[in-house]
Amino acid sequence: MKEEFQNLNPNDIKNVSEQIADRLGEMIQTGALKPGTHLVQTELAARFGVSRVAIRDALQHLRQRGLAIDVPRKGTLVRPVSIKTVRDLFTVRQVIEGLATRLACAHLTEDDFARLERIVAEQERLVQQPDLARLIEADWEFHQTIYARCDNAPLQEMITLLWSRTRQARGLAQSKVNWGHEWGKQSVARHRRILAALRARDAAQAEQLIVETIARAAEELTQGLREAGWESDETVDRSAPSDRRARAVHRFGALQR
Amino acid sequence: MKEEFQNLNPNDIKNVSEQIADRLGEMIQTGALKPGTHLVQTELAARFGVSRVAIRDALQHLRQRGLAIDVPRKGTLVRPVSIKTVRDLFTVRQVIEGLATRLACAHLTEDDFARLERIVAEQERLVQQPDLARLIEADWEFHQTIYARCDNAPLQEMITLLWSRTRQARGLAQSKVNWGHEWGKQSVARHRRILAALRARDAAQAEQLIVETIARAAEELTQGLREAGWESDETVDRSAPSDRRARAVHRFGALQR
DNA sequence: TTATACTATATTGTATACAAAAAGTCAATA
DNA sequence: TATTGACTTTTTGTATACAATATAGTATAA
Repeated sequence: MKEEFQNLNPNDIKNVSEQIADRLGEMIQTGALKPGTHLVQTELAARFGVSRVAIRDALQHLRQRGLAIDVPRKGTLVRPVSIKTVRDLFTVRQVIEGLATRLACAHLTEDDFARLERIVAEQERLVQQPDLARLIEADWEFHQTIYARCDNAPLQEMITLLWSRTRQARGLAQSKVNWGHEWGKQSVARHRRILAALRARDAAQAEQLIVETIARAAEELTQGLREAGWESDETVDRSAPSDRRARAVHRFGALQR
Repeated sequence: MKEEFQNLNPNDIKNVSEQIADRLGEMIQTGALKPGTHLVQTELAARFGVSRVAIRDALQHLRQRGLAIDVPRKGTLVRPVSIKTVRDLFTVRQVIEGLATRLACAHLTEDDFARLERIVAEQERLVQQPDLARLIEADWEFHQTIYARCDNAPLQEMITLLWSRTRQARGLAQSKVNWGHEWGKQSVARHRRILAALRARDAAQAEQLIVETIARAAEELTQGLREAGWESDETVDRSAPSDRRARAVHRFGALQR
């Protein structure tokens, strides 16, 4: 953990805890905070210069965004990531975002199309001189613009959650290898076709394209993670019992082997 | 709010805050706590005989379960429900649970089938002398037994979240009208057919049946809510600005009209 | 040397106290 | 009568302090 801390703006609309959650969330999504890292309340409180209560709240926000998990009497960890989990995430994204696209298709306005057009144009520039962070952001904007019209709040909430975790995985691949170049190009090309399908109000076609895009993204990303050395079952041992004696046995058993 | 409080077991594995979250969650799901109710920390702390910190944590748990929402400088409210939201929820459930069923179909074991058989048999008894609470619980067990084999943790998490909110809506329909009788009968009959399809390892058929079941449940429930007087847009005014002066203008504007 | 009991330390869980913001109250005034 | 403004109360935000528990280390005995 570096020193991008401090400088919390108390005049912001958000609470201090939400601002901290934003910071930590970004660090998780960029890979600065590795999966499984123990987020120690006292340490974070000292670093941010706030009380533990504020940190506690911030950690809750992170859990709600799917970026951290709670281990009862242990504390809060940066959400572990495995290739298996990433595949599962994308499996869900296919049907969820496919549905959102289908629902949104009829409601998209001319303004939306114009906005989508602008985003795709920017992406086409970005793939030349790849600024992956901005490309990912533009990718989100493209999809988000569509999903915003699905007229289904619970659906949108889930998509937001799924993207949070997807970003975390992307950050991990990016931080170790030169992931994203191929994905960027293919992605933008598909966006053009999606936009065309939406303009034609062809919901089935748009859905089909979205599903394919997500499937391709999954392949690229899992490949990137593998290259980055993320073995398929890299995760945290969650089988360790919470009881003290039981854990001793657990450790003992492991040593016996 | 009644007096089903107190009697918190400190020896439980769970934290006090989780126990409180369970209690409050149940009250929300049975309709004892109405949507939009302001969950005042000091009041709850006094009633449960614990500190506000514990209540704060409990409220966070409720938010994570989708049963409460956070309004920045206002506090925490029992999640508002509208018929529109319920319809949206079920729309998502169709594709999500359809997917889970399809994925699970190949992995179900003989033990699972036996368990499903037992559950359906119990349900067939229950619809005779309708104990709706137990019937709903059995319904969850049936579906849960299937989804447990989908081998996709994120998917299961989402399903759990969707069911929490579904239960809240059911509780509201139940608390005001005699909702559930017709649903129970139809539901059990469909469960038989779903079980048969799963036994035949016919994933497409099983998925199709699940989707239909959810669609029917949505119709029954929204009808129940309507009969209970839940108008289609019953929700909480979230457009009110958080700034004091702005809110005064907001109120003023409303009076002007 | 290894297993066990004990102690010290680190960390989370819980309670209390104060600060800040919002909401309500009510009298003064145009 | 309606509106403003100051006062009071309620409620959340934040900080600090203490208690309970888990972890790690160390000494001791077999």
